[in-house]
Amino acid sequence: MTETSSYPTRGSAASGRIGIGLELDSTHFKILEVLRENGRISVSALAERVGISRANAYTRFEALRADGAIKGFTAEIDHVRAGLGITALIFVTVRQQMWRQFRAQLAQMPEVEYCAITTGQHDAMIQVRMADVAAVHSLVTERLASIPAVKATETVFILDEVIKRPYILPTDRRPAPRRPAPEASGDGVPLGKMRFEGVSESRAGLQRDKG
Amino acid sequence: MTETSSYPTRGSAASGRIGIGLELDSTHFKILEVLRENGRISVSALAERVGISRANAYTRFEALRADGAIKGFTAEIDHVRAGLGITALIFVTVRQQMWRQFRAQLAQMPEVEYCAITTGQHDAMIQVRMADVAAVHSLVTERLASIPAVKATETVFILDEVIKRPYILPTDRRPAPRRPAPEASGDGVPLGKMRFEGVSESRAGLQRDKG
DNA sequence: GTTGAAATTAGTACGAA
DNA sequence: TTCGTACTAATTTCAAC
Repeated sequence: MTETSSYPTRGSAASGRIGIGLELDSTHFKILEVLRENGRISVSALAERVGISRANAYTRFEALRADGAIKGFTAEIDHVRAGLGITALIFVTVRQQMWRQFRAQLAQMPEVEYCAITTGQHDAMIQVRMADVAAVHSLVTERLASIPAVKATETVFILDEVIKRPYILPTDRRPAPRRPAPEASGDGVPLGKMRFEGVSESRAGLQRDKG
Repeated sequence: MTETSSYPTRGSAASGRIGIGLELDSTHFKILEVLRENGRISVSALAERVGISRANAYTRFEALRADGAIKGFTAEIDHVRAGLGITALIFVTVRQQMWRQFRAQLAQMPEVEYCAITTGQHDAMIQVRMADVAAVHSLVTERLASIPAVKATETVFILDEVIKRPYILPTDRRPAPRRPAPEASGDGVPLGKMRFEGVSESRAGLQRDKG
């Protein structure tokens, strides 16, 4: 298992050229689309579906792997069938200057499927999968709460996973493009100018004044 | 691509027997562990790594697929390299009795990687990947806000993805089991008795009463 | 559930366009 | 770069144990 975890310093453009790596053309994206749906497809069949020669498919396949655009291949496992039927989100407030410890402790917790550092009210969001709600309770109160770096937590349960598309691509286009194109690619909008949070409680008329 | 998306009515036990499906033994879990790390491994190599015969590996492999424990195989794609370097979480408050519409509209949005219905303050959490923050802004204010089912939204950006383990298993055990075993498997704890929110702090008002 | 052999397919290495 | 072919190695399938 070779891990390519060093990202380029900058990633800017939205089409093709990303940082220092490979320049992805439409054929690369086609390959990614196929492999995303069927990660075990043979390169021969892949070549056929994409419409290129086998040799070319092998070359591009290797290039995508070497570049890191494809990080690996995995089986999609049904969590319920595997015995982990309960999913919860835990929003964590982390004590400043204890991030390293927080990360280290998290790494020790295999039931954590996902952890992201976020802006906003909390500092991190953790997603866990467990056998039952009691196990979640136990994890939060006994293991998470005992980490000094954890100042506070807030847990919610996931009742249903409506959409789960592990690896989306910029080439995914929506089924029914009713409007021509919103032309919303202004690229100089600073974060400070955005009014996302608190949009709900003030009902800032943002979502059209029907309140 | 055969899809087995009908779950059994009940999923109870934590080890082995899940609902009506296949009974998973330790060998099945070993297979899942290998395939999770290398989804393109040959069944022969899989058999070798698990320590069973080829024929047995083929049988179990097929059984896991047929049962739905393995839903499919996918390539792990680097979002940054693919041109979707910005990740955001959008917490949505949905108008009651408009869930169907909400789901239908979401299905039309390919940039949505994940959407879950949750308990707690909001009704749903959406994760999106986009090229830049402006695109997120545009999505939230123009497309999400225009859905009548959406009453309010709150957006946060993901600054770093600390952990990303797509498919965890109950057999994952933590690296260093310092303590003997917390013995935390009380199974009759009702949800009402759980005090998750603000659990770790006396001044837990931090995250709630800021309105 | 296991082993071994045949048939098929996958992966590699070339030269040519 | 990409394609097409030939060559080698591996995998899958199928048989008997």
